[in-house]
Amino acid sequence: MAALNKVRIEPVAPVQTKSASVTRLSPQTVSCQVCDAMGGCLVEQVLHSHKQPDRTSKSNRGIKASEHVFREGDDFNSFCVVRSGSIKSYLISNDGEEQVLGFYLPGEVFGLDGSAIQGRMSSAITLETSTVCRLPIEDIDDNGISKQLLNLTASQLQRDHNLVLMLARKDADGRLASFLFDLSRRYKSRGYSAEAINLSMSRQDIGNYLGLAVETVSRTLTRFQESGLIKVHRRAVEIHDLKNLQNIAGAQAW
Amino acid sequence: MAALNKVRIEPVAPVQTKSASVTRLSPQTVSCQVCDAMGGCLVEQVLHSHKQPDRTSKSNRGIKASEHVFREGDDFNSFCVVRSGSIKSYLISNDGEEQVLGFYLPGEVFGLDGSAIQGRMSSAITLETSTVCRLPIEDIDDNGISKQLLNLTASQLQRDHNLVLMLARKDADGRLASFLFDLSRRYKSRGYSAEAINLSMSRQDIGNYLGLAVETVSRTLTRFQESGLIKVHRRAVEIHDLKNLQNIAGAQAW
DNA sequence: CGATTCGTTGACATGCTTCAAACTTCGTGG
DNA sequence: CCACGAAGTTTGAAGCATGTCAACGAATCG
Repeated sequence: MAALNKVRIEPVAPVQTKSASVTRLSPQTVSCQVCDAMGGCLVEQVLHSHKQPDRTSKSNRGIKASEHVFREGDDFNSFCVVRSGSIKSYLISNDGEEQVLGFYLPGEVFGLDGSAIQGRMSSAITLETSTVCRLPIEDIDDNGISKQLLNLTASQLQRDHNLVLMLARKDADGRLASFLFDLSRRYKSRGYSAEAINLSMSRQDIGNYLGLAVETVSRTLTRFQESGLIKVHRRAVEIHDLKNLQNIAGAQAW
Repeated sequence: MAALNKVRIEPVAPVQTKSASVTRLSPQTVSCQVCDAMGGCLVEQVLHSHKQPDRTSKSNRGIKASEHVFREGDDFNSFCVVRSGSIKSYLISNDGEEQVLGFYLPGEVFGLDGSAIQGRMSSAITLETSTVCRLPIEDIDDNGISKQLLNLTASQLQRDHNLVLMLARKDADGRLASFLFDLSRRYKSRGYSAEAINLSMSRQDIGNYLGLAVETVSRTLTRFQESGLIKVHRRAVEIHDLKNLQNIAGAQAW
């Protein structure tokens, strides 16, 4: 609970590199105030009303890059919050193919899909060195936080619906623009730069997530750069025309 | 609560038309035992422990075809269970386009996506004359049914993930086969025929749901018929080679 | 320093969309 | 009950966006 207290009190504000080059955003740490868990982080909610707060802080230690937070079929015993770094959520279809379901940034909640019987319904792996808070499921129905939980799952459903919208209705340009704009928006809402992004995932992962071939991802980004929309070099992306990017992104679910 | 009791006690077993022609599956009624809500219908759970059971039965009356159960932005005050008929869930993107998110059959739960602040995050409309059970949200955190709720949202997330998998990785054949196979499986699990389906949604809705043009849906179904896989006439579908249909469907999320 | 992974670019093939038109079914009012 | 119009479904032809195959350069790692 020493670690726990540090977590809750942590006054560290997001730091922005103001250099001309692309801002290095990861790995980094956020305070509980900017947590995804709608107004007053769920972590805090649970912690304040729970008797054994040390359980919550358990797996708070750093996780190396490309290590699993959990795997499909694992016991479903906790929700997770990204504290630093970034996470890829994915599943393996019954023909052995991977499908990326989403990426999670600091402050965002993941690992809500699972049941006591089936266990985890997806896997989660770090894209870089990361830290993660785990919230034991058992703590849930002790308290009156069902409504909070409902909000969390609702926002996860909204994420998924937005992905469905993209996959069903947008062309490659729309999907990439949408992807970048969404990342920008999410970083900005956490106090980071909206114009300088460092992608923590590979082109392969992006393509898989957006239902596009890697080559299409690469070509589209190149074309975006040629039109002055963005500047891209490997994982570093500068957004030069956010408004136009949004136009190309087109439809949103919210 | 007269209606309510009828609901709970209802001994009506699914009736199958055994004629050579395609089975007319809708509208029809199910008993609470076959409800989607994991082992012991959520309706019953709520009813047994609630003081004012009449509130739950409120909107139990039949709804005419093409009428809304709720709309995006409406107050998020209840979950819903299909009792008879069928429901289409959809959202309108900010450019005014519709995106179908799913179809719900008797016994299945829908309307889980919403929050107190944003309200409903999708709309639900009947595809035919239907009846629906509503479970007031307020009843939720009174009882210890948070875990049940978690299971419901998890299975909704799994549905969405399966849709994502289809949209991102399957061609038209795979999507249509997957769509038909899934419908067949769901009907069968409720005691209806797995081989004779009466589609309650239009080609337009199917195409929208699967991210395909109506023409592609029509052409693909015709081709399926020519290969002896199915027999299709308007909304009536007979599945002649379920196993092969599953092969074409390919990858599943579970 | 070599090997491997990752990203980019080009040429070609193709599955799906779009556009157009005809037919069928259904609802509505005469 | 029939007539008419609207909506739903099917089919054909053509264009195009994206996938596939292949090769190369760049960065990373042991």
